[in-house]
Amino acid sequence: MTAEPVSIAEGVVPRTFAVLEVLAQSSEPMRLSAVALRLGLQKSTAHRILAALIGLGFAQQSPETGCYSATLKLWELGANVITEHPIKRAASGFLQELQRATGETVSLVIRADDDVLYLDKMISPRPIRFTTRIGSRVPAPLTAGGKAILAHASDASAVLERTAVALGDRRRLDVAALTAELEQVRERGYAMAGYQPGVVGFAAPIMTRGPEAAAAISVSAPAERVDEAGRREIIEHLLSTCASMAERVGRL
Amino acid sequence: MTAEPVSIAEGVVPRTFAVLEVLAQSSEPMRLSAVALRLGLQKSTAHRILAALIGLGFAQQSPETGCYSATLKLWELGANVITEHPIKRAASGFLQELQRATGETVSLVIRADDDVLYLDKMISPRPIRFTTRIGSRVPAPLTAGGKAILAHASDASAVLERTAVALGDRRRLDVAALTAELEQVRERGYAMAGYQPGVVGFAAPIMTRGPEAAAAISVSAPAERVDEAGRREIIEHLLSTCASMAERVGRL
DNA sequence: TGCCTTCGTTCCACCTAGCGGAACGCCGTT
DNA sequence: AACGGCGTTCCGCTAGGTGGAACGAAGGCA
Repeated sequence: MTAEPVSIAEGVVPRTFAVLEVLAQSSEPMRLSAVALRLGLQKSTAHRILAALIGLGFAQQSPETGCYSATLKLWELGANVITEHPIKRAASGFLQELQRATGETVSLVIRADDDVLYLDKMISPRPIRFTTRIGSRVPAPLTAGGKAILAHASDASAVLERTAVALGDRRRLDVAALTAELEQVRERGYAMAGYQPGVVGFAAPIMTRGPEAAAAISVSAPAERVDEAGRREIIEHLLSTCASMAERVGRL
Repeated sequence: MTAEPVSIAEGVVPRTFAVLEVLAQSSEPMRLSAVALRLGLQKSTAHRILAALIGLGFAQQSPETGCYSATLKLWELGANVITEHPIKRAASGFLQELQRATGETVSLVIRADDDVLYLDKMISPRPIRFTTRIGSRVPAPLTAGGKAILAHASDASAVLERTAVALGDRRRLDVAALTAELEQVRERGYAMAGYQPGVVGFAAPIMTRGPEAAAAISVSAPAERVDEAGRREIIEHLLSTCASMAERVGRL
């Protein structure tokens, strides 16, 4: 959790958003000096910004500890923009239906730069291995959903290259193998997750009119819970769901 | 959708957040002049602020129409603060279980000032009448969840008074009747929704240690779908769920 | 076709308001 | 008692926000 001071553009506005971001991402209330240190700000500057955020209702200060934290107002604001999102709106019914049909965890992702962004998720009532948080990002080539989208993206190879250098040595990305895999994905219509041990996952793109994929839906489950028949069943449900939803989105 | 200019505090920061709020709440991309008019800003000021928001990644401008809209970055930020929320975290499993048990729409609300704030919701796969958006606010006395919380709030009467004047003549609030109702709610342990025609709803508070209610869970359904036996079943599930969750939250 | 409105954008001089260093009062620990 | 770190406040300097004006482009109406 210790992080080096991050260089932030000057001016109140960028700094204010940086402070808000730090508060929002912190799992626990932060001290003033921690905020200042984290962003390389003067204590007085951080104090002024925090006071402004409190005045606007985006932050609060604990009376006893004096620590600062983000309020739910930021979430309220953000909830507005997601509810207006056409894909998210259209998907929720399909996701719920797919979750019921398969009994496993289903996710809706869209592409955001070189990442996939988890727009929605309905978790399985049965025990699960991993859970990615809604609103979080993961490099696209690392997920089934990302591969489903990249398989229909014109700049897929550039994404693979950039991601490879971004991940560096921590996790070597086999660009050649992934390029071949994307070709497979494009042919058979779905992608498979492979990098999380003990977890199987399948994803298919939402193909609206146009060659690009607007989003992807994925289904994931613990490996030992799905046999060969289960895999086929999941894939069948997944593909029909994505086809229905693509038709639905295309009609907007 | 037409609204009068809203008075906004001076200074970049409040104005920037006001612009962001306007963009986020707008269902469609906005013109520069619409933003400026809405907030009573000079066009140049609005333009400068919008440019800053674009630079920070919180807004985008459509290349063809020139219209401005909020990006998902705001939602990503907000998603961080909600996932850290202890009640929301603890509730999701219980909500899902309750939704399966009853088959109806379940919601999680907390109190925010004189409103209730919808933290989470799992909608019924069966047809439903109304749907309140996650992240939206409703005056507490108007909802079953709000009444469940107010029944255990020390300033309940003040909330009733303020809400009565806030709603004004549009919907007269019977403060005396509601006060009596809150007494009933406290005794029997759950509240009923009454103001939406054709919808029945039940809510119970999450009582952690301390006399106040931390949150409430509600179950709502179309009136014709639940008979007397169904009501009793829903209430039974609801109360046991809230009791389990209160114990869970209390152990944090 | 041509006038005219309205749009988004850019420019600029004024001066407000953000800036950071320093100092203050307040607890904890040593 | 002396100390270090905390949150907070003060203040002079000036960077940067401000709003009026002007500009070019894109429609709308006659």
